[in-house]
Formats: sequence, structure tokens, C-alpha cells
Amino acid sequence: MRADARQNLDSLLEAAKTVFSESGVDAPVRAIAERAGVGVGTLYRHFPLRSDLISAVFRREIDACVDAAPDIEAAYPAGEALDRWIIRYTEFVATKRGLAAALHSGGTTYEPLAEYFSMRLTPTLRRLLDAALASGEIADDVDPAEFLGAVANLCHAGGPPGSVSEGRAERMVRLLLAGLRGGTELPV
Amino acid sequence: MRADARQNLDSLLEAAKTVFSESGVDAPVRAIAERAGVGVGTLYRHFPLRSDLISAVFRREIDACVDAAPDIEAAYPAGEALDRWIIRYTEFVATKRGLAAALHSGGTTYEPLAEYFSMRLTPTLRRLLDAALASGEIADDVDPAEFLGAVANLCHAGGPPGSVSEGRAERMVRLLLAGLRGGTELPV
DNA sequence: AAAGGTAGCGGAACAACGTTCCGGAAAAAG
DNA sequence: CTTTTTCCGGAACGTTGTTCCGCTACCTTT
Repeated sequence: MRADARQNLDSLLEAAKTVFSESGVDAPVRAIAERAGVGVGTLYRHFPLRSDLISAVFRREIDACVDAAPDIEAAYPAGEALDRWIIRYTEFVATKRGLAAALHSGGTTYEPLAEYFSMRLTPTLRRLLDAALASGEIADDVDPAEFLGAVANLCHAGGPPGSVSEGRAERMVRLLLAGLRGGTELPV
Repeated sequence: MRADARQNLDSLLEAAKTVFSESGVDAPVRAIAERAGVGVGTLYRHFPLRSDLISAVFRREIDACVDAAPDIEAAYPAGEALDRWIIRYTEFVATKRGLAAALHSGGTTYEPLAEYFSMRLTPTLRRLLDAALASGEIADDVDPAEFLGAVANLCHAGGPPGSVSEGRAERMVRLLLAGLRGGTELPV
């Protein structure tokens, strides 16, 4: 790999990270290329699809979230560890404006990113759930991939303009976690 | 209002309803105009913003959902009525591909639609919650607007491609409802 | 019934988007 | 230093939402 190509790739990742956090994942491709000081052709050479760039940028942050799990597991009992890691995951997702929307935009465009999300995060949650089930701290099991998707969906503003939104995501996620404790039967 | 204008407006609403259910709310404006047999200029005369058309199409369906509440309230005890109405709301939202994504797309574009959602649905849920709280069937209160937004967010596919998604939305919503029963304290 | 004024229509035109393409510049190899 | 290969830049294309204006045809008025 040529030296200038490597340099441009780094610039692009850095620029994309900045732009995404400023304007969300819907930011125009041209804006990213401009901030990186390269042409759009260069961007598309490294990332044939827009979603490839998004994937690359978020991969490292996903890894950081996964890596946080062992520390939490060691420091708290199983049930509380589960809660704390989910809250940690919440904080990661909450900062990515438009990410959840992109993930279920319908088409096959963002499948690779969703794939990676699940590939890394699912086993972590599976382990936390098993531990909490074994210790009897939660009553119901759930599919980890489903649960992660649900939490991610909850972590975005939504709702009417004037409504209280401070802490909304966290409140709803805590409600979901409380649901795992209950085991209450609901009507069909 | 002129007769042909009235006729075109009806055609547009009818066409939009069809196209939205076939291709989701992201369907191109031109496709709707073409199906209605009018030019895009006519469409924009009646609906200055794309979101205005979406609002108009969904208003009647929201109303239907609100109107279903009294029947459910009369037929079931408070707690079960709450569950059943939320499930009914779920079914409505689930069929609107891309609607939730549009609602929290960030900008002010879809605010009128979200406003109307909340304006109609919030009081209904407020009443159901109060009844269930009064009868002691649920332990925790929530902000109705928040809860509705959360449920709407849960009603979309998300997750990795291969994962189980059959009934996912319903399972997650039931978990959320179970959370209202619990009242379990969670860690900070 | 005819005629005029005007509400309203159609679709070309514009800006911004994602994506493609290729002439030429610059890095690596000899 | 020359050759070869890699890779860059940005013009160009197709599709989006939205605007604009000349002309149609509807309603009113006589």
C-alpha cells in the first residue's frame, strides 16, 4: 500500500469521525472529503459504499464498548453488571445521531454495519444474561440481538418537540430492564 | 375551493396512502404525483412540505387508533386495557415503514406530524395509565408521550439480517409493559 | 350564453445528494 | 533517471426535494 494512500485513509477516518459527531451520520459525503482535504474519488476508492465508511468509523467504538464488559463483570454482581453494561452501551449509541435510523432504513445498504454490531455485541450480552439468569436476578430471557436493537432504538429523541426528553432514553431502557425481572404474564 | 382542486387533493391523498404502504414513507414525491395523475406542482400546491402530505395521510389512521380506546376500556379491566391498546397502537405503527425513522430524523421537518401524534394519542394513554395506576395493576407511572415514542421506536426491524425478527417488536413492547408492573430499583 | 378574471395546473428548471469515471500526477521499482 | 504502476482530483451522471411561471379551464357576472 502506497504511503500517500495510507495517509489519505487516516485523514478520511479522522474527518468522518468529526463530521459524524457534528452533523450525524447523514452528513454529505462531500463534506467529509473536503474536511479530509481529498477529492470524493479518493473517498470512494477506500470506501466503495457510504456505509463502508460509517462501519469503519464505528468499529473501534463498538470494540471499546465490548472491552468494557469484563471490568464491569468483575466489579458487580451479575444482575447489576447487566444493567450497568446496558447503560454503557446506551451512552455509546446515544451520541450517534441518526445511526439507529440508518440501521433500519429498510434496504440492504447498512447490513454489513448491523452485522458487525451484532457479531461483536451479541456474545457479550449473552454472557451477561446467562450470569444474571443463573444467579436468579432476572426471571426472563431474551434474544441478545433483539434486545440490543431495541435498546438502540430507544436511544433516540423521537416524540413531540415540547415534551420532556431529558433522560428519556435512560428511563425507557431502565423500564425495559425492569421488565426482565418481572416475568408477569400479559394478555394475548 | 374549486372543484378540480378538490378532486386532485383527494387523488393525491389516495395515491399517497397506496404508495406509502407499498414503498414506505421515503417514496419519491414524483411517484405519488404520477400515480395521482397530477404534476408535482399540484402536489406542492396542496402540501408545501413533503411532511405535510405524510401528516395528512396518517391523521385519519391515528384517529382510528384513538377511537379504538373507549371500546377496549369498556371491555377489559384497566391493566389489561392498557396492554391491549398499546398492542393495537403497535399494529398501527408497525405497518408504516420508515415512519419512526422519519419522526426522529433530527431536523424540524417532521415536527408537525410528531405534534399531531402526541396531541391525539397522549391524552388517551394518560387516561389508560391513570386507570391502571388507580386499580393498582401497575406500579410505575411514565410520561405518555415518552412511552408512545419508545413503543414506536421498538416497532421497526433493526437488528442483524439473519436474526429472528418474527414478533420481535411485540416481544419488546411486552417487556416494556412488564416493566411498568415491577417497580424494581436499578443501579445508578 | 358568452366573456372575463383568476385560481390552479403541468412540467421544465434548480440545488444538493450519492456514485462513477478517467486523464494525469506522483510514488515505487529498475 | 526512466519506466511502470498505483492512486488522486474533480467533472459528470442519475435521482432526490422544491421552486417557478406560462397557460389552461373553472367560476362568476352580466
